Amino acid sequence: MRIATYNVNGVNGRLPVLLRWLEETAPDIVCLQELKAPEEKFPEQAILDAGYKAIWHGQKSWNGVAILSRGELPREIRRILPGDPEDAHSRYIEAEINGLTIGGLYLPNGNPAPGPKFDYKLRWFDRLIAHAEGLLATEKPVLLTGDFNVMPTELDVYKPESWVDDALFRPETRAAFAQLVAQGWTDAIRTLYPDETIYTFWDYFRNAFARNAGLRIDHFLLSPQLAPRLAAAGVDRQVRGWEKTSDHAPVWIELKD
DNA sequence: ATGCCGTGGAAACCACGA
Repeated sequence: MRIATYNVNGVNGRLPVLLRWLEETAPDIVCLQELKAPEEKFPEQAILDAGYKAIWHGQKSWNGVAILSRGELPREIRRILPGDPEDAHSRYIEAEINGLTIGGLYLPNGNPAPGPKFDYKLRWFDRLIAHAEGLLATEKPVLLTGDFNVMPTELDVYKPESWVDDALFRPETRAAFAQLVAQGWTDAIRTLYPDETIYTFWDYFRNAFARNAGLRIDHFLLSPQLAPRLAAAGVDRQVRGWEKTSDHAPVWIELKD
């Protein structure tokens, strides 16, 4: 079974690219981020025609997350991250599909740092860590995936020294990710490829993709009950080279049945 | 060192992204 995550940077503007990628790679489950569409503007019919049933949490202009499934309709568990009733951003959606619990997330960017946006990022991270602890306590197979907006280590940044003050790479951000993983999660890509340079995002400008000036910020975290089923993982880099593409590439894992 | 590009929404520019 293949599960993918893809920050589309606008689900409607990206629809031709999204549909082509779904057709060519046929993942079983897909988590999308940055829909940039209100609830009623999600292209449900096009997704259905492509063979996927979907749940989504939209928002006007920004954010927005979805879970697509080729089989059964994802059974929605929650559509907000617990811990802050004031938080109106659509950045989290959680569902169960065939006995697997999947949390699809779009962690705040946090720039400029320091500042209120960085404070929001760290608070959101704290809420995620608290919720993730509860997910582990279920002792079920659980997957947390999406755009974490964190480069976990220097290996995940093309030029680490120029990112040390950035919200995606500051010590507080990396420490939060490390704290999350230390609960018992397996970082799928890094576990299968401990020493390789693997990126999931390249800026639109400065010729970043051609220079391979990238970042690894889209991640898969597997609970202990799920980790033994990890068979393969990768990045669909070619999609980043298509016309009218997102600045992120799709990332995927293969699970043994 | 830098939003230089791209998206969406409102308005013919701005917010936001990483």
